[in-house]
Amino acid sequence: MSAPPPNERTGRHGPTIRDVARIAGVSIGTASKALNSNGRLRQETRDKVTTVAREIGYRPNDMAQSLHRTRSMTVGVLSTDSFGRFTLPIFQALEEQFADRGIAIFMCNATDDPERERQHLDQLLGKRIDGLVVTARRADKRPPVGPLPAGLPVIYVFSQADDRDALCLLPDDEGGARLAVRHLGEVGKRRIAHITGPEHFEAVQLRRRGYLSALAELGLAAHPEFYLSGKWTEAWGRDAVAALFDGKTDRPDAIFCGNDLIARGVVDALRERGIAVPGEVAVAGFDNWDVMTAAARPPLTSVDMNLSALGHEAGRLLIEMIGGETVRGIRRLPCTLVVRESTSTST
Amino acid sequence: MSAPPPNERTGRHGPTIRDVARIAGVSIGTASKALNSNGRLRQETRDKVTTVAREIGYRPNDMAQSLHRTRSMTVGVLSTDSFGRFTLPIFQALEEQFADRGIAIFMCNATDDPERERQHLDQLLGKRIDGLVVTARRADKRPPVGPLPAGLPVIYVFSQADDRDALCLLPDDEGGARLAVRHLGEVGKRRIAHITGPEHFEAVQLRRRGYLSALAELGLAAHPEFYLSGKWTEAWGRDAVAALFDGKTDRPDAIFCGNDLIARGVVDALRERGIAVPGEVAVAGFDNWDVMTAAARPPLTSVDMNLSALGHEAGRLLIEMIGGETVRGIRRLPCTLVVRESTSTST
DNA sequence: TTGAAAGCGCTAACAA
DNA sequence: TTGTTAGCGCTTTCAA
Repeated sequence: MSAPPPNERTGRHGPTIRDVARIAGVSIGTASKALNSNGRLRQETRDKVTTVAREIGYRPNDMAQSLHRTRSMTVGVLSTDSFGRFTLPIFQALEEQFADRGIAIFMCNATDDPERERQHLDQLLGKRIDGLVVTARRADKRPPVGPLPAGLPVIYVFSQADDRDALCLLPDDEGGARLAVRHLGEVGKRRIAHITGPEHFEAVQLRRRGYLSALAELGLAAHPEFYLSGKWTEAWGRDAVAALFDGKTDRPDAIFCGNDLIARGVVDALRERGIAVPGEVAVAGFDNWDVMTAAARPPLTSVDMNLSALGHEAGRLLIEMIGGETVRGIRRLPCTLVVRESTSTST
Repeated sequence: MSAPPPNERTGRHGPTIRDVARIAGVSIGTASKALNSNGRLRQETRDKVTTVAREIGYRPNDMAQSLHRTRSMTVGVLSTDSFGRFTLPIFQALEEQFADRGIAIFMCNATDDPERERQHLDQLLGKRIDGLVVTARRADKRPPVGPLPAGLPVIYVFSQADDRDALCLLPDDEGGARLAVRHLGEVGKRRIAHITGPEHFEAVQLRRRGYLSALAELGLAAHPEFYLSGKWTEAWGRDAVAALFDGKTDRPDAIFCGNDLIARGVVDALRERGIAVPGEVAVAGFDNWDVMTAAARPPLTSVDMNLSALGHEAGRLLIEMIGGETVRGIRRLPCTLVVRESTSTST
């Protein structure tokens, strides 16, 4: 039975390196070297210290460490418009990137409340974050966050700051739309309609532009009556089909939809009219939202914004900036087309 | 033109209280008192200090502060099964609770990877979090996280730890199911079926129990052939309707579904058979997932698990525990029924 | 090879 | 009313 270690008073934050040193019978400096595999130490001493550390459950206090380093090894993620379907995969990928480098994430949410945003920012700055990620659900331009200390790396993901020096990462909506429409052309469709969401969304405008440019590429005419802007809902998809088909002779043979909800409404409405998808009319969506693409009959071809990749890239860039690089401007990452039965029976 | 302040070397983490003191021409102690509205100080001095602090953009370093306090004013949220539809509202509410008290959240994600979980935990403990929230997508029992320093408050939300001393917060699935079935009885239905998900989910078992007990309450018989367990998908909902209705004379007049996806499949299948909802068959879902309840035709009556409330309560409890209270055991929070047209034409 | 001590930025106790 | 100082837990010279 060994005597209990003398005076084992541990610090308020758990055992400290001082405790380790005392119990191991070495100086604090020695303990530090041993624990950080630094300096020259006898192997024996090293072992003794690490053993003691393990035994008493010592874990270095990051806050104390950060006081020395110029890094806190934390970043903030500030969502200005809650968390949703879109920000989630982005966050997931971000998290992975940072976790791999031992960087912890402070997560904040300021749902369209500038006051709350200010509070969160204050808190984050108090924590001495090394970088900041700003996310939003919509790609609308927003005023830059701030004021921020000069030199703090900031990246806007799935969101745009009204500041030309800001770094913004966005999906290439236009390119994505082009992919989908091109594909519709390639499966032989010539009369391609576009049913989409509210025009005040930048994404709607960009996707429309992609739609038009792809039509041009394909040498197809853009019928103005084949472009319908409405809501982001299934109901709108159904209504639009009614407008496009009921009592019309001039019908489209393909529909590119602004999102998957609309696309689902569209295939439902077509099925109810006995119009074969994709035989008579092919349908493509946008977002590649599994719940929708899978449940639709037939499963939906859809444009994937590769939000994971977006998140990864955001993490990578922020880490670069923290390392001292200067990055700025708007970057758009490519989308991918995922082909399913709604455009191609050969699946 | 005033002379530049002498030797304005600021610390590596930005201006320090020492800078403030020097520029304001007072001692550090005085500056501290002024900035924290502590002790007795001349109003003049107080003002001078705060002015300087504002001017040079001084912001106290939380990490340095935490070294003194016994609290770090941070908590960790560890999601053991990614983030999804269910954990999101919970997190949102948690965030609100903590933000109000100036507590920052470290967000981690260890998707079913024990190794990663261990890493994250290590990191969080290094950051000296004051408390820990563990979330999961499924309510399956999981081994308790750990090892953790004694006395660290932990709460499992939407997840259960295999440890009787753990505090777990869950929705009352059984009660929720009872609400729905009772309601179906109240609108005059007598032959109530239950189409639900895989039986290995505890939620499936609990909801079934609620279904059965409500039937008993209503004095209705439980037809074994009216209980169908399958997948959590729309397709299963449709298939189950086929099984229940096609070529059968012994049909139900109401269906309580294990989730909204199934319910949506059910109403779609019924509509395709020309069976009126809710006239001939009423349908209720579970989850109250807006995307589904709204898009279904007719809109779905559904059980809401009140995940926001769950998150709020989790935050409240964890804060209590941080304050020294001891809370343990499994707590189930009530669900709410949201009535829509799939069960009641009177909406 | 090890120990002592200064200092990261801050607070709080004690002196002046 | 203000200044001085001893830590919080850690790393990093510099001495021994």
